[in-house]
Amino acid sequence: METIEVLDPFTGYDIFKLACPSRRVLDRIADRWTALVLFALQDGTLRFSELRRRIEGVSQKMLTQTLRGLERDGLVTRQVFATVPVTVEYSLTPLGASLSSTIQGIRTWAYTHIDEMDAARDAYDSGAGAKA
Amino acid sequence: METIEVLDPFTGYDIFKLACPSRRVLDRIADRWTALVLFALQDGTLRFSELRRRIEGVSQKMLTQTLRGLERDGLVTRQVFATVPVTVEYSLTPLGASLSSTIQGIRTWAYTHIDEMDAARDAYDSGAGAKA
DNA sequence: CTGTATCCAGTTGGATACTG
DNA sequence: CAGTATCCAACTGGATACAG
Repeated sequence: METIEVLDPFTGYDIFKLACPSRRVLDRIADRWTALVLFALQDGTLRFSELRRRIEGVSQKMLTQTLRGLERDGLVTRQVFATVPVTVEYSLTPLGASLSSTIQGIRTWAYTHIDEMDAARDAYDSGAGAKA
Repeated sequence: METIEVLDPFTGYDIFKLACPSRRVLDRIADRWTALVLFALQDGTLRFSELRRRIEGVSQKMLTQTLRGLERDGLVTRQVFATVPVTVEYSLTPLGASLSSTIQGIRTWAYTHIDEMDAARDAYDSGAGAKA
């Protein structure tokens, strides 16, 4: 029983190990809302309610939860203004901006390849897949 | 009650709408294993058991399920060889390879920025966060 | 070896109600 | 406005058993 090791030539990490930093980053982005929030803040600061309206489908709970997580990881800053009622503004930190532009590639990929994905899915569903 | 619209200047899509293609792509990648499988297959074809051993932590069920999804979307091909016992090989399609190299950026980002994320997290947890 | 099927615990996430 | 708290349904995903 040999162990497979795939070490990154530069960092020495093995991305496939549980302890690899990539896992933590992947886990952070791998939910329905995080990437969307990062994208939404790319164009600049937004208030809570603006984010909520812009990202179709987020519940208040999930938006709050997502923003807390991003804030915790230093990707987003939260600024409270003592107005009545209170105003809260969110923006990307430099770190958040760099991650955001990194995953921006996915967005571009989606636009250019979604037709192929859809076609493949249709073919699969009416062929090798469900033979119903 | 005005609606916020953020149309992509080139595609005319609004990424923040539920129907936007990006959502579907995001949803496909946004689980614990998909990205890892795509990465694992970047270096070439692998058998089921090789994938399983390489990706630390996947259960058989999840690996199968993830591979089926990838196959369905035309990102991975599955080849069965009638050996005894049976051999199954998985490889990336051109489409899968292009997505894989797109999200490769996340992996690189993780290696270069994980320290900042960890530091921010520690600071948050011992400060503004849990005041315990 | 490469699955499929089933059971079940744990997590996710929406709806709702309430607060400063 | 920007949350927090609670309840609960639905989904995720691991463990186990079995099959071609």
